[in-house]
Amino acid sequence: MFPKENRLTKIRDFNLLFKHGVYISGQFLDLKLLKLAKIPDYFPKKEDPAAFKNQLLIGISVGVKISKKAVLRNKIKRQIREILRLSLKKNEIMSGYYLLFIAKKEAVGKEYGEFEKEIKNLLGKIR
RNA sequence: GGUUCAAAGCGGAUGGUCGCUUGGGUCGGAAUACGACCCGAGAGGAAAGUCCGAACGCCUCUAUCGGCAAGCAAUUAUAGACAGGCUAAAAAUUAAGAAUUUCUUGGUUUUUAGAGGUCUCGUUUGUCUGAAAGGUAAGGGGUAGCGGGUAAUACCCGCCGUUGCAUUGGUAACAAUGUAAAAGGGAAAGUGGCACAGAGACUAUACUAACGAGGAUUUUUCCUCGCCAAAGGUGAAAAGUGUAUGAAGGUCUUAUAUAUGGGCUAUCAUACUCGAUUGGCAGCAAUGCCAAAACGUGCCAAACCCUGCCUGGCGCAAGAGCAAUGUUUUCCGACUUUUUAGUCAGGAAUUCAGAAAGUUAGCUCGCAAAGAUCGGCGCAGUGAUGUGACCGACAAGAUAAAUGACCAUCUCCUCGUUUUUAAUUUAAAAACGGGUAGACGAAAUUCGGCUUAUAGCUUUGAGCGAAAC
RNA sequence: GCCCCUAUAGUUUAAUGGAUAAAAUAUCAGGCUUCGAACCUGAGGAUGGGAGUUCGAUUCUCUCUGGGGGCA
Repeated sequence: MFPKENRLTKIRDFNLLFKHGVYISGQFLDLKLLKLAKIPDYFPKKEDPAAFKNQLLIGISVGVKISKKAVLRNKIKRQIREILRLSLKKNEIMSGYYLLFIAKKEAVGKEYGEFEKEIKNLLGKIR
């Protein structure tokens, strides 16, 4: 589990991401991403623009359609979270982004190593 | 020893690195902000399904109950009871004055009497709390043998009856024993249904066939009347509990001069059987046993319904509080800009401020301690369960939602190879190597149940089975 | 999380507890046409799974599974 300040939780942020974000497709994971520096006009007025621009929020979405079983869905989420936590620790992800990882149906039963490769691949495509 | 079924129990352990949620402490800090460090806690037997029952919370009702107020009435009441106070009388005691074995005035106490008051019985209206003062009437919903346990109409235990299966007995109807199952009031209150087939499916009796008489006809056959309700086939179910024996009657029939014999049977009698009724006995009761006589009623209520009993509604996204943010619409105001325009006024758009309404999101509490709690032991009970000045255990609390990721070791399980033993297959043991906790499934206010899913292991019971030694 | 509704041919809808479960459309085959469409004729195809009540269940009851909806 990565720290609380890096979690994407607010509906406001999700709406921003879905309205203005970009979509990157992978083998069994999709990535929705939003570079905050590109949309300064839509920042909430209460927030400090400079601080807002430099945050890094990450969310994970595993829907019911992936699997009916809560156990499997939770396991996928935990694996992704652990990989992202280690990456954050090593400062491998640039700040100033909203990221949302969305699991596809093929993600059921994948190993830890495969998730690691897929996420590295997706993060590499950002630029 | 194997296998199947049922019931009960278990549902990996220890450690390392890096993290998350949460409680406490220390330090820094103005600080209950925040940060650092230390110590502790952190998914299940079903946490699941949401099928029942509760706790808890909010809402709603008033014809029942409670409080308060007002009115009316009071014919067990022209009554009874009563704390303190008031008035009068008497007695005792005390003080003052007059007088001297006494008198007057006042106080206190006790007793008696009286006036007045309160209560004892209702009723109407208003109002308030109130669902632990109430759940009655109607309506709606639920439930259903008896007894017990439980906070509980959930659920559990025991028993009774019913049904299925097996065995035994009996000519048979049926009975006894064992075992299993279940949502088990009422069909002897009413309504309704019982397809197809069949004469007929509940005030049935038509049809075919048989017999007798008459008529038509060469015969075959047909028609009418009588006799008769026995036989037939249909169907899940067939006419009234069924079985056996006997009597006399009816009908048909064989032989025969008749008597008589035989088949079927409405009816009657006797014995047994089933159900219901009444009486007696046993049992807490459901119910069982015995007896009697004037009893004989198809099935379906998981069809409508009737009877008894229970029941206000909604649910933690309940609900309480905080803050007034984002956004939409409308209204009003301001001024800058743009546009319309020759100019002014006016209109439209944009921006800012305010108000109202709607919508969406947020934070805190509810919500994490200990009680209808769980286990052991003793006692009571067939059991569910109850009980104890007995012993012990119990601090998860997230919210795009924590309890994790990656490893190491050990057992459990499993695959392969080799060796040894008994040896045809094969079985057991040991060693080595590989896979490695591998099934079902993760808290979301909290409990009690039910249902469903479940690799593997352990225990108990029942059945099957006769392979190997 | 809590509370509800629902399940019939590939799809959309019927069927009072009663015989072989009805219709439209879609699919397939044949006809018509030079070929296709339209049209005509015909065929196949279903009560979500499992129990129970009943002589008999799409229908009544229970349970599991799937689908859908509401609640701040």
